[in-house]
Amino acid sequence: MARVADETRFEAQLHRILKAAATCFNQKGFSGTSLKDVSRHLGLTDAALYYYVKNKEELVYQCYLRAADLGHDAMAQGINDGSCGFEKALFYITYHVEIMVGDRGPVAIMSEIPSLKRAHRNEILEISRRHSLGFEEILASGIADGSIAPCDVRMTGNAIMGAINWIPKWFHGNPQMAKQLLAEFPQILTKGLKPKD
Amino acid sequence: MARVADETRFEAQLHRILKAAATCFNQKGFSGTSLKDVSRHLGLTDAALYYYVKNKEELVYQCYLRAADLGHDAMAQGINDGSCGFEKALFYITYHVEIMVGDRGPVAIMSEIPSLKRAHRNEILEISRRHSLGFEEILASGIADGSIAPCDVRMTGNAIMGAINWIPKWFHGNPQMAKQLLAEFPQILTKGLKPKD
DNA sequence: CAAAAATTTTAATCTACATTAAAATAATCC
DNA sequence: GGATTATTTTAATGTAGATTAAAATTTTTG
Repeated sequence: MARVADETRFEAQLHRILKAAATCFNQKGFSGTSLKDVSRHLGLTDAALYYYVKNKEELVYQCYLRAADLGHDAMAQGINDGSCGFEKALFYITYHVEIMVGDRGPVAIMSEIPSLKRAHRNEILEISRRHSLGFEEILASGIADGSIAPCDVRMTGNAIMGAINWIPKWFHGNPQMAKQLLAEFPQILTKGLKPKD
Repeated sequence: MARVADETRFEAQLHRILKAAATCFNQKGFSGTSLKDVSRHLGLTDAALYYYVKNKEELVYQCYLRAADLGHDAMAQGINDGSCGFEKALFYITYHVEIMVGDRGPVAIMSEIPSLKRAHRNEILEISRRHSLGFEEILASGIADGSIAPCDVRMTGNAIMGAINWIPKWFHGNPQMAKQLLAEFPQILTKGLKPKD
């Protein structure tokens, strides 16, 4: 048997599938992408996908799970690397943008959460909620340490996350634009956070 | 014949349908909402919708057209009411948020542009592009008149528009939240625009 | 109130995918 | 290299939901 090697192979292929699916969903819209579209991206047949996911719903679920994971990684890194609240926020945003425009991406926009089955939907919503809360905590810590001006962390968090999550709507892979995005977006999003000392 | 009266009636009903559709799309996702879902919202039968739109694609198209119109109104108002670039931006954002959380809304998130037929897609994309450009011009005018600190208007515009367009993702009609949103969001989004005089 | 026009429903049809089972191919292991 | 397991394809099937035509109802008008 080829247990270990096969598992690696399997996981690698699943990973490629999820990236292809995210690309399709973001480019062609959810309703506009069939399983055939996704599989064609990889030189596969639509039926082959069923070896990796139970059905289309689970494909979406896994895409979202992957998106959430990447976001979580970015946040963990940001918290780790920043030395004050402001920096943590700045780093997190930078890493998150990096993921969205770099080759770890693309990240699927979560447009179809409502059509996930209950258990999956609840799980994704719970993860999203925790992610938002995590960012709000970063903001709160910045307010506490004086690196961020007092603000409504809920609203501010929603604003910044919205700007990030919207990126796939207008960024379509142009490398020039990717550079610019990375260089400027984090500054733009955090400029309003600074205390007016 | 009942020309004028009938046209009014027809248009009023179409309008209700578009609002119902936008509500469903935002709440249940696009693929999750059938024409029956939309019609049920109004106490109608799915087939009745075909008296108002040619097919589902056109329903989406009209929803997006309506969203674009509302956004355009907000921008025109903002430009008209503000006396400097910064104020124009602030007013526009305020009016746009007002639309999204008030009873003129909801506004459909444009998640399914790619699955529109070519002519409709191009039209919506063109309108969106003009809208973005319009906002960038507001920012540029603010930079010119000194009310806005120099910045990359393209990136900054994308950031702010993203934050606005994302609102339906987390705002689900709570009136308390609507008040808060209206009161705080415009300030949050424009805080980073101010020159540090 | 009766005729005409506008709106909605009932009852089918139609079709694009999603999904599945079985067969075929490719990879791995002893 | 032959056996075993993993992966993919071929070829059907199933189904939800969009769409349509004709009939029924409601609204308007003179």
